[in-house]
Amino acid sequence: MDKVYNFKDKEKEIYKNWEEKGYFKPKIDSKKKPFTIILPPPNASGKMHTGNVLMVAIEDLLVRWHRMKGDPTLWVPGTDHAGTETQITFERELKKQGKSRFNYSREELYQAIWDFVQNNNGQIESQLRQMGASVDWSRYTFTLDDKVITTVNNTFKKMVDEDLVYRGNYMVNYCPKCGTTYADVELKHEERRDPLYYMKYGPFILATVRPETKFGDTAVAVNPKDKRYEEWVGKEIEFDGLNGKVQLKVIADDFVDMEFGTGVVKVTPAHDKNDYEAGLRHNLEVKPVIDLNGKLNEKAGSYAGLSIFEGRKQVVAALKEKGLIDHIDENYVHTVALCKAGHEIEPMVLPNWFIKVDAPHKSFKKPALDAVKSGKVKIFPQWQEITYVRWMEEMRDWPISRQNVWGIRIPVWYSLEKNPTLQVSYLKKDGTRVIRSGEGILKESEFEEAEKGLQKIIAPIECIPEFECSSPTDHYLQETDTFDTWFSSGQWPLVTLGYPDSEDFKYFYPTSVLETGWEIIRLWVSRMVMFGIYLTGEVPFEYVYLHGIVRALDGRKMSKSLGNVINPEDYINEYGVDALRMGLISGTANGKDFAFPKDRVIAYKHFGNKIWNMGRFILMMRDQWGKEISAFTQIDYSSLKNEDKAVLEELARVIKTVDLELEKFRFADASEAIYQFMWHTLADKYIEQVKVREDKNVALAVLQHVYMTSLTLLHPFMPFVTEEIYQKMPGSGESIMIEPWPTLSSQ
RNA sequence: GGGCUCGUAGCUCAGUUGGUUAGAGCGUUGCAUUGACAUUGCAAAGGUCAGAGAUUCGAGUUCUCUCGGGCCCACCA
Repeated sequence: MDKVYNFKDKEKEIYKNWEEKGYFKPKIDSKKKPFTIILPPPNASGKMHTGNVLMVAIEDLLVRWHRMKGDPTLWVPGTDHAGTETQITFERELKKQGKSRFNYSREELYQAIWDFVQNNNGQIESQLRQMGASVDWSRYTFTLDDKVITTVNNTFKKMVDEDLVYRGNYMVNYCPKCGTTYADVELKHEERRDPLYYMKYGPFILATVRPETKFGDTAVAVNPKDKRYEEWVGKEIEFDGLNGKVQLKVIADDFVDMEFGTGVVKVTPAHDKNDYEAGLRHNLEVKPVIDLNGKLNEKAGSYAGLSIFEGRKQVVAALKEKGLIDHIDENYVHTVALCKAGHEIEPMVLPNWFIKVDAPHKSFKKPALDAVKSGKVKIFPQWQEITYVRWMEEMRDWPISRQNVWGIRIPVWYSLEKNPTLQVSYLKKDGTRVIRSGEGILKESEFEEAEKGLQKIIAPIECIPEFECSSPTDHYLQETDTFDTWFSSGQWPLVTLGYPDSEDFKYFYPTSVLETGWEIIRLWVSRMVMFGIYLTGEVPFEYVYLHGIVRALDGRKMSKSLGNVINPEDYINEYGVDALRMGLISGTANGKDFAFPKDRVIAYKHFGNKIWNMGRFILMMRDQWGKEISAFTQIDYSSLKNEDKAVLEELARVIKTVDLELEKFRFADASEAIYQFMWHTLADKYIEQVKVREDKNVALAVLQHVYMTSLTLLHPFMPFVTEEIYQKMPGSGESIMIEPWPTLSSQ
């Protein structure tokens, strides 16, 4: 053995051997309860980040532990197409080439992104191997595999049949730049300083940051308690606007804050969430003035075609000129909603697909809430449970359609004959882009071109969709929206196991532990519980363990703009996978966020070397004593000295501790226990005692036993170095990863 | 505004139902070591547990308030 453990040479080779021997594949035994984990799929075209490393470290630890305990253990790997994120990345690439998504038909664009993802693919797989992840590669799943699409489509169909899906106008968070909607939870909020315009509206002066939406106003509102404006409530006001006379109703509603501005607000139901809801209460007309490209539409008269920003500038200038601006507060600070890519969100009313989460005939969310409350699903750390419960209690109907191409297309079709008002954009044969109505396409006999060059359908609310998984008959176009990525990933435990009737599904479902970062408890965990119960009647997992976010060395969130992003590769190269895994695990703050524990990574690199050298010491002793005194075979219990008994007792305590802590998901405590024992008890004390012992045959047998048992305990934490040492020790079996887990009775 | 969470050694963090002298890693200081390991060993220094009050025989741990971080959610016309 070398004097120093050289992790670099060995890790790859060791992993290859494990994989070839088939150790990662479970042996199904109907008499035994399986242990199953589904890997939360990392982004297929991405690279491992530090959070992924922690995730893999924890899951591999759990999986190896259970496998060694003899449970039929399955860990299913997979990758995620990451809808919006990937498409944004791809479109950024297109932009560099001077192109945009509008140069492609929907199908071509999908194919181009597919190729793009394939080119960037494989990184995650090789990094999972590098990490030592003992996943069963034969069950690998990608979120756009056919089997996933089939299941997801079937689920949608089932929900349609059970009246749990509807298509409705809805105020959505629309990003004109991305051309897609976002769920509330996907948004970021940022403080901005913007001018607050005090505009004259007939008898009133009211404050707004968005004068350009004035063409969509359908009322002005005051607070019912506001004495100042009492006399106006219910009346109509009339005044000169930029495009002629304007008539607006004055309504009274509690949502108006008397303290803000002048206590009067303009109501624009088409472009503001509050106003939309007020509009529903007061039966106001919804009058959109901004189109899907973020431009003012024909209702804005001479301002039509201008961007929101430019429109605002020109509207303000015109208002000033007409003396309709009372004054401007230039230092108004408010927060604006931003999409994932950082663009400003435009609230819009659009037809979207929704899931009823709490329908009277079938509640989707209630059983999922009860599952956690009743303890059928147990969440660790426990204080995270409240996040889940609150979210489920407050959950509203879930918009599941996205105006993305990169995703699973919603299996719904529109007949052009039946839906003359359908708005379809497509590329003609000659490459020009046209937007035509359903009626227009038929009139021009362009159906084939439209079908082939199809980019996007906007189906006004009166259109009649037909639910099929393939084209019904002639002159049908499929919905161009895709499912929200959480709609499909919410069914991940099902699709990866071959729901509904595969052997795998029958045996391995429900899974044992869902391990992921706490930030997606609402987005993902809740959806999996809902779908699991809805489709199978059973919860998808028994335990949820949520790890904290790994922050940068400075304790702040990692971000490209701060330049403090930690690249796990660097640490793997410098300290080895074992050290990185163990460092992260021992540095985790039990589910709380924590700064990247660099010190611990270094400490565990040293630890790897320490146990390596303990192995060398034992081999050296063997050379010296082994032949003469037949040590290292069996412990002679009748001749044990107190120090032998002490170390054996201590070992038994460590075995107990490790099991106990792992059962409680207290990974750091478990790793710490082994570390302290091996280094400061076994190496520092016991080995020193062995060196001066007369009865080497007794002591060396104890030493070898305690050492090998500790190595076995350590293996799920530091798989590579333990395997490498194991292979060097005489009397070893095939691999340490198939050694039986140490128990108290075996001591 | 609602909620969660944290404040313990120079730094990163443990401290689980309240119970001897408050722990670990890294760092610091001193000494040692030529055959397992300098990626070492032995030892030491370093903490009024953010502050104040309450409960208790006993509080880092429970409760209240104050101060100071971090995060989540909602709203902001």
